Amino acid sequence: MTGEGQGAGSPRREELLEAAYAYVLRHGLADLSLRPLAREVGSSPRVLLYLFGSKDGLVRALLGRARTAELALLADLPEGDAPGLLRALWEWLAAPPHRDLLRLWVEGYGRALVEPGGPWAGFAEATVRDWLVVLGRVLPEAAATEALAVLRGALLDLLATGDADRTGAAVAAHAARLG
Amino acid sequence: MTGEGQGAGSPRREELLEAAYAYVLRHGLADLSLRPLAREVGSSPRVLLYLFGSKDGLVRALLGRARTAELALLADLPEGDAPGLLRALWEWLAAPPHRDLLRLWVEGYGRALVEPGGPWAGFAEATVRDWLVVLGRVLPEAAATEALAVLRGALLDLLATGDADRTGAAVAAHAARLG
DNA sequence: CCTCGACTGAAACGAGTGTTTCAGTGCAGG
DNA sequence: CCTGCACTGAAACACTCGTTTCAGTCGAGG
Repeated sequence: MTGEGQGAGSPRREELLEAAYAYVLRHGLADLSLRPLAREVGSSPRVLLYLFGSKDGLVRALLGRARTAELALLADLPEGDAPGLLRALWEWLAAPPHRDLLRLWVEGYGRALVEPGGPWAGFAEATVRDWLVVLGRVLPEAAATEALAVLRGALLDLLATGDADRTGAAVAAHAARLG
Repeated sequence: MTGEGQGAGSPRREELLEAAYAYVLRHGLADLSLRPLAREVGSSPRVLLYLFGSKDGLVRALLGRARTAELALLADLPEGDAPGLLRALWEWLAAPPHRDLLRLWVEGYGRALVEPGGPWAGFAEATVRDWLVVLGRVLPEAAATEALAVLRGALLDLLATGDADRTGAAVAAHAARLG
């Protein structure tokens, strides 16, 4: 009863959520508006509100959708030692098809920090925790925090500059030092 | 003539910019609106538009103001070796009075990535470059990129979790390894 | 057949948006 | 005194926003 609308698990809802997710990957969440979104996914503001309860409900659902994409990555990771894990994670982060998702991720992270209330609440903490759990399986806490910082920081650098060589080298250097 | 309004360097403009900057530090840039801002800084939308040309002009000016705060830090840094520099930078980043500025920074960074056009344009690249220049003075490029990543990543972690001990330890470990 | 519930279209509501128009202040230099 | 200039207040303009109201359509179950 947190206000997520009527059709809790309806097929039409899933369908529209997927279409809206694709839309948001391209356009960002910041100035998301119901009318243009509805037009592009072949629906109407009326229906989106009916299925998701409110715009905030929609945003929460979209953020949840983004998080499942992230959790899916973390779930089927190759078993191995710490350097291998780090390299695998970076390979995924640096892959061009994931740019949209990662940009969206940074946007949500930033908004969640600035506006602790609202639909973003908890998003930043949640991803930090998710990643620390994974890294914590092969590294002690301090090293896991540092490795996460390297990955996140290099990602920010990569998204801003596009310099895959320089950022990739930095992550590789850190990974090598863990061997 | 990039559309930054009439009173290019007028005293009233500087005054209002400073007040607006303080407002934005508290409220974020995302849903900045002229009328509430004007009310709080003792002015009117009419005047803000007159002095800054447009809302985008205002936002550009505010982002510029934030960047000067950052450049001021980078300018008067203690001379020394790489570990000392890293520790000094982290000390500044982790200081509670700077939280607001850093949250604003993350917000601007995220928006700049998602919306390459608009007033944010170039903000993300600019800060990466500023910091890399400073770190590049005491470290080779790969190590500078890695050190920047550690600082940025640890900052994101700190802003989300508030765990100064864990994030501080991670930065300290990296700094020690540079000695 | 009839009803029920899921779903949808059209239109309106009230509030808020950036921006413009017009009409002024008040103070400087000539 | 007068002209120009920096600046400002009030009000309007032309939207867009999330949301609501009302009136349906449609297929499945009794």
